[in-house]
Amino acid sequence: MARHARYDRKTALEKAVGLFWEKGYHGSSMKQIEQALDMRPGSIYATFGSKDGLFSEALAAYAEQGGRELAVHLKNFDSIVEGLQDYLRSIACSCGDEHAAPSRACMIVKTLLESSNTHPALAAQANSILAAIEHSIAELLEQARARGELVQSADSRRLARLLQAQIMGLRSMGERNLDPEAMQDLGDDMAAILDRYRTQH
Amino acid sequence: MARHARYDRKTALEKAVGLFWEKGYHGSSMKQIEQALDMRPGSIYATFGSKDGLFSEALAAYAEQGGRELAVHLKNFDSIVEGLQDYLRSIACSCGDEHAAPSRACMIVKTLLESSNTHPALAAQANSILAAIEHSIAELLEQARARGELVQSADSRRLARLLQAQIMGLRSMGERNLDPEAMQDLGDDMAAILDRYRTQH
DNA sequence: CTCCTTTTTGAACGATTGCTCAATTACGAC
DNA sequence: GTCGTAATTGAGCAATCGTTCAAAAAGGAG
Repeated sequence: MARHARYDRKTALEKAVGLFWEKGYHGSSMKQIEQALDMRPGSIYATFGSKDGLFSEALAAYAEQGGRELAVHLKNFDSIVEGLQDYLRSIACSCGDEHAAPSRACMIVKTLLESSNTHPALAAQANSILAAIEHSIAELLEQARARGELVQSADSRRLARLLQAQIMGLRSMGERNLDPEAMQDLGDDMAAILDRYRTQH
Repeated sequence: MARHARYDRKTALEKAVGLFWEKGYHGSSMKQIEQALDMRPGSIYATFGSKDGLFSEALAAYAEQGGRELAVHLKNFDSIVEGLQDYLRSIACSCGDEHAAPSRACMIVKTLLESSNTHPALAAQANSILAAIEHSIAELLEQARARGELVQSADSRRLARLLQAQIMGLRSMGERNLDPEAMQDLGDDMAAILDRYRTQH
């Protein structure tokens, strides 16, 4: 063995997530990345291979963290549906804080829209992440239906897509900097959409 | 008078809309713009001032065209609410065609997400366009409420934001390349959300 | 035709892009 | 201490970025 690695891969990735989430792929230059990670180009390329590679890992890390956040929210509720409704409301609420997160919008959606016609590899990755999220939401809803929270006629996969579209719309609206009150109303209205599919009104 | 202008400003703008809508601001280089407009840099700068200026005009042109499309849809329906519902379904349907438009997603939302933390001027323009759209939807809904299409308790401005978020989510989902059938279901489900606020049954 | 005006052209600018690699530095083994 | 290995550095690469401007081209007026 010889010299220690000065940089922790995980914390470097977190900083990369912060920058890329805020400014996007094309909006983040290597010079800004060097500054954000406090690493020189050689170290960055030795560790992550390329800007593309770094972004790809950052996107994956972001998605994993997002999944954990949803899971935490659900643990606080006996009812799955109520957990999902609270999740929507909490997104709406967090969009009130100005600079709480690097961006109010979802990094995955930002990446999808930015790269869909310019960077096929990134678009494919964003797409597969969104498909995975859709699938896990569908599983949650199917579980909720089995528990009797949802009406039997509810199509869990179809409802999952509706729910995912709500999240996309909600978080994109967050970038508009509306009144916190308006955002909260929006979160409530989206949560209310789920009531349509519940057994007890 | 002397030499004629070889380029028509309006058709040049249409071509610019096509490129920028597809690839975004950072994703469209001046070289690509020159090719798309069939203009040399000098002419472009003489006509539009800068890449920023061209993008700004293209975004405004896109928004205007989008407004006209909504107006056309509404003309086909006696009921405002049914017109809006059909508008949602038609968006979902047009996301089925692969290369009908430069992009399935909305150029205004793409611009907002891309520029919110990198290009304040563009973000402000996208924001004001979205505010204007929200306002005109709210006026439509208020009109619908006055006509008795919507329940008296409906808050038209709040409902307008819910509707706008639906459109954002729907068109962003379009970039995912789902089955046309899934997109159509999504459009139907979003249209059904409006039923909650209608008077009859 | 000859002027005069206006538009178009494209070579070329300085700045920035993502990226490389030889030199330097820092640590563990001995 | 000396040596060997691995990580870090940063000057600098070729390419591309958005942009400029003097020169060329194209029409109308006389």
